[in-house]
Amino acid sequence: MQRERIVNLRSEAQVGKEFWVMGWVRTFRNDQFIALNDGSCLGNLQLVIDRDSTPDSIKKRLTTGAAIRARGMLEASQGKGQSTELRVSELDILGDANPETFPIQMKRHTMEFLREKAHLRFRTSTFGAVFRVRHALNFAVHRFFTEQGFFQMHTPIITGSDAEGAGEMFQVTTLDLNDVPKNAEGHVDFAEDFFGKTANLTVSGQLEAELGAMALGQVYTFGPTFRAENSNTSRHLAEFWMIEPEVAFADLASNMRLAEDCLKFILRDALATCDEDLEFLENREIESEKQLPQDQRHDQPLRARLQAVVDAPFQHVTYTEAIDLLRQSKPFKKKKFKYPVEWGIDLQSEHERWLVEKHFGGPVIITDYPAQIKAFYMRQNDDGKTVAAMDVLVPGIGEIIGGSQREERLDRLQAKCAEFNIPEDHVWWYLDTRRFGSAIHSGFGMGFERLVMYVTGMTNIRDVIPFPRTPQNAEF
RNA sequence: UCCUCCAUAGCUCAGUUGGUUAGAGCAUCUGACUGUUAAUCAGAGGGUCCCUGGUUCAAGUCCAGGUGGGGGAGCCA
Repeated sequence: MQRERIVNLRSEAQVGKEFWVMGWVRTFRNDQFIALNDGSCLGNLQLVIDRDSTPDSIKKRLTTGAAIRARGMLEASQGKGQSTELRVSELDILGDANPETFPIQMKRHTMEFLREKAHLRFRTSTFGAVFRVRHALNFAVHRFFTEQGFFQMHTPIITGSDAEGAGEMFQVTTLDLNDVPKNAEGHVDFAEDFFGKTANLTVSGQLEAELGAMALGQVYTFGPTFRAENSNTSRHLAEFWMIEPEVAFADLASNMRLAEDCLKFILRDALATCDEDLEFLENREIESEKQLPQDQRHDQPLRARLQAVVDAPFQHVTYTEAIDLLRQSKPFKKKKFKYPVEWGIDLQSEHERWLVEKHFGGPVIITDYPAQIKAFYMRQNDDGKTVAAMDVLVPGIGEIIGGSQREERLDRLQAKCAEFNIPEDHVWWYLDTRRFGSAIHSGFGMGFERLVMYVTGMTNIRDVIPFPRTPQNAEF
């Protein structure tokens, strides 16, 4: 008989049939009840063993974390916590978990402790829920873009391009760092390196995605991205996953619609398919917020917040309007902002938070930023001062999406390269798209882990990726 | 990288103006009980008080440096 997953054994319809189940013991109570979890869902299956006929040698090994298999008849539960339970007729220990040394207990652990046990934290309800939701979100992303007629494009992980400009890069080399070849000037001779030139891990697939969009019409990337920034925050990783759609013949307005449709589709999908996990995460959030002062707690529970985002249109505001709003705000007048607010400066976290959490109270798209604080490839607006950029900000996370209409005019783009000190021979292939059949096009980047944080209510990005990579930490 | 807080039992934490044998809950072990829901009850074991140095008659407690971690900021997704 094949094993049945626990997710399929919780409905009364299966009662009266015999099943094999395999999983890991969460608790063993009363010499009789095993709470078994196999990862297929948040909930456990209660196994009922016969107290008298089960030998003590087996009972002693039914410790938290042990892997077991059991055969038995599914029955309607006599107890209150579950609808069904398995009356066990055969039981084997597959793998013991020494209770003296197994670190995961059937109690609340801190996230910090579990982070150091990242290889075992999957065994907890919280991380089981987070990673099931992560998968659902991942799948929803692919479904959204596929249904919209996009093609996924696998952009390179190792890149020879050094002009992406999105952040510090990790260098990739096969040179012996203890004995690097030197050229005549005494510099490292990268002609000797694997690719015959310097190479790095990608910081963005956008430039390559643009090349694809200018032929396939609409493409998206969904892959790992690497930034060697020395960022130590709850919102940054050195290795993270990013979704980057790129659409030909699309202006900024349709780019904004795409971003809004995309987010809403994904949230709607998660609400529909992950309710049990989201309910657990919602209660977890409520519990952990009990230690916070009232004004730092969410005023709505997790699922209601997500539903509200799905139901309401995103607010739009230009950068210039946002600056005006900020200058009229209470914290500005009372000089509560630490950083100045004036046209031309980049919005600081405190400003974004006021806009999104206090003023708009929901997702907001800020558009048309000053050219000098944005990337070289963004399309210059007619006012000559701003570019067709957009950032989608959400409460609690901040920027979850950043995008723009791309500069499609060769002369403007060349001028920008000069301004940003990007040698044209480094981006000749990128400029070629503007030389041959150039067309307006737009795209954006969405940080996948930030999306997972937003949906799960987790407050540290290290807890929504299995093995976080951060400065000074690459364990596991 | 900057600011700030923290480090005591397997886990979560308490530990008084520096003072004699460092505590609790949970977990673990032993026993009892037995339709339990993080079962309950009784008992037991368990400590390099992060590391190095300093002040002092005396340091878990004070000081300096280091390491690790949290929160915030910058950079960004």
